[in-house]
Amino acid sequence: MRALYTITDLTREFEVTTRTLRFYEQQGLIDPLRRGRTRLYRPADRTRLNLILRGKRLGFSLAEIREIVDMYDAPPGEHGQLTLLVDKIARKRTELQARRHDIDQTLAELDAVEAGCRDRLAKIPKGRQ
Amino acid sequence: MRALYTITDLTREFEVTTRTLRFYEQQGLIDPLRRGRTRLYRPADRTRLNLILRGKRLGFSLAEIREIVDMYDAPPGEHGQLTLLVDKIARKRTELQARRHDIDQTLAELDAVEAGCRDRLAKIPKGRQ
DNA sequence: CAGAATATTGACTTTTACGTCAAAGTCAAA
DNA sequence: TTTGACTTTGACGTAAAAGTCAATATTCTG
Repeated sequence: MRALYTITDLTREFEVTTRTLRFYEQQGLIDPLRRGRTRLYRPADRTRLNLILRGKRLGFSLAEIREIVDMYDAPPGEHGQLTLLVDKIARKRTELQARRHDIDQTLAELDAVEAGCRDRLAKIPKGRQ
Repeated sequence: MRALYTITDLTREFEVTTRTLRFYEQQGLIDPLRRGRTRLYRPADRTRLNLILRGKRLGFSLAEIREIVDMYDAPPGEHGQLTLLVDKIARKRTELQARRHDIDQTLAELDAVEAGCRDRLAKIPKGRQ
């Protein structure tokens, strides 16, 4: 695990463009170091990027992703804030479970479609195109 | 299960706007009957809409959703086409499994964050705000 | 230290997935 | 039959999430 990454290091590793990284920064999702004006990403920045891209794959908007990654930051010290965070987590969990259910349903349906295909394939005489 | 639905029936049931339904139709995702110019949706159209919205929840683009819902249509009769469809299904399955993995990871992390919160909460003296 | 490669900021453009009118047709009830 | 609710098409607008391009720095490398 290296100490610091340049912007192109990350674009190569995660297959995103520099524009994307700068856009995420502008949106307050990442905040790399600077050496002069040049961005330098720490392992923690890299981890955050990983979270962001995972959120994207799950179809969350950047605003929703911000909600999620903010939860990973140092938890607050105050009782009320902690309770709010726990509630937020509960809601996100429910949402994610619903999406997993969507996935499972889709997978089951694809299984059924595939079974149908295989049935038909089996009925096509061998040697026929 | 009713025979036919009007456009507003579906907007109410699925909480989408008429604009959305007409847009999906324009994109070739649904193709309701017409009585005169008025759209009439069959149960099959309703099912398709269900699939579309599930795809949206999973973060697929309409183009990707078209790919998926097209698989549910009557499977082709020709051997080559059937094989292609089976391959397509395999790819989608892999993709969906990857997303489920993303979800599971996120859920695990949320669990960890919540555990941290509960730890901290337990350490705050009772009666304190 | 010159030249190539890489970075930065800023402005403008694009794509997707609709939202928002506007104008006109349709149908059902009072 | 007119009023009002609903529908249709069409045109234009918009927000999110970048892509693209230009004009400058900066930085590495031989």
